[in-house]
Amino acid sequence: MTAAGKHQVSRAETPRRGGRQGRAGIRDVAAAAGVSITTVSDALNGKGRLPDATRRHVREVAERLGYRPSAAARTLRTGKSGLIGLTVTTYGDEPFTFTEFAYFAEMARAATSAALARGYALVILPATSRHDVWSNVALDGTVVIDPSDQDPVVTELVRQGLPVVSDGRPAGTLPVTAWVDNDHRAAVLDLLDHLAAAGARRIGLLTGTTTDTYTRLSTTAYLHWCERVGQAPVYESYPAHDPCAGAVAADRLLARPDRPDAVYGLFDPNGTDLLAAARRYGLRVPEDLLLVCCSESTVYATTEPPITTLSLKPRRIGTAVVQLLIDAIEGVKHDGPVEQVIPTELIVRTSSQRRPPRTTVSPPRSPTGD
Amino acid sequence: MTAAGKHQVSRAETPRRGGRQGRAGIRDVAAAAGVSITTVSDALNGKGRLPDATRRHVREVAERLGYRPSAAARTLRTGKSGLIGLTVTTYGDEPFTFTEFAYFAEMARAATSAALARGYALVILPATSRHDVWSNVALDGTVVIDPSDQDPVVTELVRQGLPVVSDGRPAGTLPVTAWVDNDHRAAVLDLLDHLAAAGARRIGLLTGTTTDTYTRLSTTAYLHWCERVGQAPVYESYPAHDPCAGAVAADRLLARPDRPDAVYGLFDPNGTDLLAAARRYGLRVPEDLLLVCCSESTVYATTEPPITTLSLKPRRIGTAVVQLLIDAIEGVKHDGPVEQVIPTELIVRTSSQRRPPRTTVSPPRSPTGD
DNA sequence: TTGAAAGCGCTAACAG
DNA sequence: CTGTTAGCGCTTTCAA
Repeated sequence: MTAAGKHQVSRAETPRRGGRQGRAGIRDVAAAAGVSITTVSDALNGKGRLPDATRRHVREVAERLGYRPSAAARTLRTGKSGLIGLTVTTYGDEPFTFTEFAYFAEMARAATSAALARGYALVILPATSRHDVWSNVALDGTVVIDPSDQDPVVTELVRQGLPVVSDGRPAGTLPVTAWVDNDHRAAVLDLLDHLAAAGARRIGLLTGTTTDTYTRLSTTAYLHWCERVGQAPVYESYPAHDPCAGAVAADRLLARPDRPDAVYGLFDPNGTDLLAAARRYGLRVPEDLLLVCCSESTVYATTEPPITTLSLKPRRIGTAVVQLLIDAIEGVKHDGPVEQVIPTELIVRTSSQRRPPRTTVSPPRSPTGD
Repeated sequence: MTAAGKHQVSRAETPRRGGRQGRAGIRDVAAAAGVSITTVSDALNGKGRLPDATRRHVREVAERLGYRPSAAARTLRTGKSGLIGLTVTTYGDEPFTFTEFAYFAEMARAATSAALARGYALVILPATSRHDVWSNVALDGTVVIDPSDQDPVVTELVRQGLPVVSDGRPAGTLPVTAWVDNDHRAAVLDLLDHLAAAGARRIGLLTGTTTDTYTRLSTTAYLHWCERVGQAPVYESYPAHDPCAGAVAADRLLARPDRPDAVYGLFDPNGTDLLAAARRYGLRVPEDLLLVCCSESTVYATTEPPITTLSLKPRRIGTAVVQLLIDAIEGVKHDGPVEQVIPTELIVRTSSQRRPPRTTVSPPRSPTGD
């Protein structure tokens, strides 16, 4: 073969062997640019020590041919897919409880942003491991929201050697790579103190029947607090995945003979549920009943009255979880522990203040001043 | 080589060449089971005409070794990844507006379920095509929510020969494979008729400044309706991605000298925004002001008063979009058109009825009866 | 009925 | 500085 004809072989209009018509491959680019496929790869990936001219030329040709590298081939070769799994523990029949609470949506959004910013994409996966889908997608790692104790998905993933970071302190000895969580205990204690300071004498709790960490820690904190201040616990539980059940439970709580004069609701919809229940019983908020619920929803800023909420800062959690996971994937070593505690925020509004901050009546005004 | 030693070569404890320790490959299974890799592949994928005994044996060995087929290799070989992209047109800086409205979350959830049920997973992707991530993931097709006219992402995907199904009728000549949408025009006309029947004399509109199809069609329908009944249009627009702006616009609308006696808000938070604004102006709902907004949020069932909402049925849309897309991916032919119109639902509550359905005061009761 | 061999399209050693 | 070569792990003809 003559030197001149070095890569002329497949140049010209040779239309590729099997030639899936349409998409150009790396060899087409190489041929069209008159270089080897290595040079194309290097030029496009910013590797090697090519002269700028070559690099530019190759990029131009690739662009002109509409060349798109095959993600599958790259993944197979490099062992990295750039894909991160996202799983949410399911409560009902649905594969996940995305919408039930604004929390998940917010968290997922932040996680997606953070992943995208570092060149990764999120794949939404079901919480059940038997699903074929899990083995059909090449994952670099996984984010697990609220893993249950002995979670089979986590166990399997770890066995495969994949990094797993959980949102929510893993129960038991679940071997996650890292986790991010709030200090639920502290948050609840603070909040109860806040209610007590606002004049509450008997604080009730609206909680869940599920055994996830969040529910468990929050409820335990409540019981401890009651014990500490010598109040008899007053609470109602319901299956948190069922939105109707929340309203019923709220009603039950306010129907009790030992009716609380303040209530904390663990779940997002509890605010409106409790408000509606209070209305049915002719209870004024905050005069007769103080209200706080854990929620990320902005509607509570404009309810009548606005309701104090505890924010778990899902955005910060989503971001942190993804950073930790990608660090693990890319082998970044962490000095500190692989646990990260995100502070919560109590957003105090009218519903938990016996005396509203301002007693002066403001005229109709633009509400931007919040 | 003796017949007996046929595949003994790599059996024994030969630990694989490069041997990424831990994960077993198809050859390991073949060696351990004393068969060829072809047989393993066939046995595991239910192909070929193997005797049941062989099949069972191979599966057993694979299970014992904890064998997981490489998704990347399979994708490279078959050209199918089982991955579907999901993109949401962005309004602000965030990669997408997931949370802003319950609509997106609901739709995404339904889409995820539907995809999972057919063996596919959803990958969340940014709306901007320049993002590297797009070319880093092997997609079988993409769902695009609310594509803008001439959407570059869609154009590029179609050029690559990938099926694209959009939620929202594509504007202009966007060459999507199929689309699903509501009949926004009919929905708005119906809803305005409903308000007029409830006694509204001057209906106002809270709309957006964006030019997406939903906003445009709804606003146009409103203007047409006004023309038809001879009412002067009364509306305020604001950038829908900014939650604060909504409250301000609601306030502006009710502050007008030609104040409407009924309002339809195009976006999810408008209900609470308008309710708060009405309160500031001392307007009673529904006595002085009838209210309807387009929302999927359940909070409107328990606001004071409950607010009538227009549901776009995001679940049905999400499901339909995914079915259509997977059909296209798998080459299922459709007799009918590739357009699908999902009916909307007007959920009538107190806020749009001059006379509440029941004037009898119910005693405190379980709210399940809804 | 089962196995050998040929790649899918790419990247990473290693030559030249 | 650039090209040749050897696979990544699997599925799929095709031959035995």
